[in-house]
Amino acid sequence: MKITLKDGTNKEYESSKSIYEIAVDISEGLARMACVGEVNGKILDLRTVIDDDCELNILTAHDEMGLRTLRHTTSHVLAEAVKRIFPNAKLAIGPSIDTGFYYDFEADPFTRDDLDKIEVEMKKIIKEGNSLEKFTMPREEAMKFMEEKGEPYKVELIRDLPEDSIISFYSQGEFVDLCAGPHLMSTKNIKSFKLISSSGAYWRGKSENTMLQRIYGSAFSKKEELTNFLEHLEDIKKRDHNKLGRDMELFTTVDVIGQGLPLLMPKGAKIIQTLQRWIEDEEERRGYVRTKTPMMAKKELYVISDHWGHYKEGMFILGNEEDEKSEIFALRPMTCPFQYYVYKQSQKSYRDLPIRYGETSTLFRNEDSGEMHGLTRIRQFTISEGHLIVRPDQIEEEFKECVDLAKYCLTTLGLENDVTYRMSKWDPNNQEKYLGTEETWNQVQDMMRNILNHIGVVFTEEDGEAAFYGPKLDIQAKNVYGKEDTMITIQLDMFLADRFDMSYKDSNGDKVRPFIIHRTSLGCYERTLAWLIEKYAGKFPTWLCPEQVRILPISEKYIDYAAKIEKELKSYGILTTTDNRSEKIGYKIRETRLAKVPYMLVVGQKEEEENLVSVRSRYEGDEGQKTLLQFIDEICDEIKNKVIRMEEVVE
RNA sequence: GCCGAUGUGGCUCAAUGGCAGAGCAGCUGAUUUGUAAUCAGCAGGUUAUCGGUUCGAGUCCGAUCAUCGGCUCCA
Repeated sequence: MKITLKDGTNKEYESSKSIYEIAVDISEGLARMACVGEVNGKILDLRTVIDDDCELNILTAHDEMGLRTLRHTTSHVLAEAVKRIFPNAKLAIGPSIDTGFYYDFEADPFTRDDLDKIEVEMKKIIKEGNSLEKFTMPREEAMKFMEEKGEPYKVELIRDLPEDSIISFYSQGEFVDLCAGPHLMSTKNIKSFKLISSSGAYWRGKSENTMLQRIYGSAFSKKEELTNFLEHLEDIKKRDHNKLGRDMELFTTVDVIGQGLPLLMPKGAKIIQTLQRWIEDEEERRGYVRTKTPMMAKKELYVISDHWGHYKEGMFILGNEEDEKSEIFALRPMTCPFQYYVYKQSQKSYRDLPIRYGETSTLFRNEDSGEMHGLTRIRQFTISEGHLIVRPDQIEEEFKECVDLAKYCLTTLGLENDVTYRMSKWDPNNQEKYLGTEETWNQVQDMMRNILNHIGVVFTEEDGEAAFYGPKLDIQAKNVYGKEDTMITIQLDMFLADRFDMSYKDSNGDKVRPFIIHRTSLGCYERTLAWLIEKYAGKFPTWLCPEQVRILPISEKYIDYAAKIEKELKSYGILTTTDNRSEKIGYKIRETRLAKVPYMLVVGQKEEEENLVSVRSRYEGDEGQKTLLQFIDEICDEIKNKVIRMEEVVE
């Protein structure tokens, strides 16, 4: 038979051979590193015997599937160790994930001590070096087999497979697990692993099911890689906005104010103000008009929009619902219907469209208590919200403009390469969650897909992520821990115009329904701030810094001169402070660096005589001496490119 | 909402059930300084909150609140 390898070379063998034997034939080194084989695109155990011509790629832990196999096998070792120490634990599932693997058990919660003990047992199992053997049996027999082993979750998993399935198992010594594979040949090939944490997790990810205990871990082919990974975990904690943002005094929380209600402190508030001014000005340039609508409304408004039907639990409701005479209000969880009534205030013609309403709107959502997190998941937040009322023939152009605005925002913040685009569709298997019919949904989703393809957006599609009134283009970003959040959203809505009886007169004088595009330009300001903190590790671009320049007089003699410079810089709109403490200059510089202030001006006698300042920046270290005017020019350039300052608007 | 961990001054942490402490930050003096920590002194606390056990609770028990790690949810 003829084996074609990845590099195009061929190997000929007289008789059939296992992938492992072929690996040994290629090189001992490769055989040692090999995790799994890819035969004509299929990932298979190294033990698999090949007896026909094929393309073969031998994968090591440096290949994604190889690493996944290594980690998956480690999860089996974890399961065996848990069963040895806690014989009553029931096995659920144990897949590999991007950062390692996990295994779910029905058991008492695991403590860190337990994890340490389990690790010791795992090392023992690895040392024993049992080989992983695959065997199969028919579905009925497999269910009986797992039933006898006392593994109800495994029985349930098998029951869900088709009746004529052949069920595969892997054993390592005494331990057997239901598994499709593939696996390493032996547990001794696991070189380096660590159990990271444990937590609760619902069986099959459904909150109505039993809560199981999940153990997370990771594994690598080399100890060094594991050490690097663990160091990386420590490093990203330093960028975590929830830690760094508090340390930098951007925001804080207070027990007695409540969960999900962070306080933006002066520096954090300044950054958000800068963002808001910039976005509002940019939207105006792009033809938006601003509204300012109430933060609460009567329940009836939300009944019309059907938010009451879908999200009542998530709203802050005022008034006594028990009392029929009482007026019921709710804090607004979104601004859509308010802006619709702005539209409805007068009869519109097709010539009036598109109309683009923008509002910097503060919203209130009563998130479940376990959901709140730093600045990314909170109960009161502010978004750059907007609704475009458009004719059918304007949908594509306006949608395109929304995407363009979103991209402009991301690019200006330096975040354009950190996002992915997701088309969020409805769930055809769960239609009661949505307004409208399958036909309309398919139609509008097709429309969105076409637009996206037409304007060249690279996107993925996902079922069940749509709003109840229409599909969304969600612009997603990952936080330092790899968790994904929606940063910007653009939504097509084909139902709410009808529910609110919105219309315009077309060229024939007929009353017709407009389309609505819901969108944000920067999304939620708090969440964006969190993202920026993590992206820049607190070292924001100068135009966003709440403190752009700090003046450091070398002694108290120069405080007056420092004040003069400060006044001068402030007159250009440069955010400037002066450090008038009597510490040594080295100490002040250290403080300024820790505060992540981008520019510091060290001032003393010499500079005053020659009108020179010593400029240092956190980026390049000592930048040497400049005249004050040179410095002002430079920093104004950096700021001006991004935002229009007030004095320029006046001009 | 569910599972778990945690909660001591602004921050980082200490204190066998037996006097709440240190370093940094802060303030006040002194020092007047040129690139990673000048010296001295002072102040700062109802140990998240409420209740219980005890002669005695930061420590043990219960409840509540908040924070964190996950799960679920996310218009």
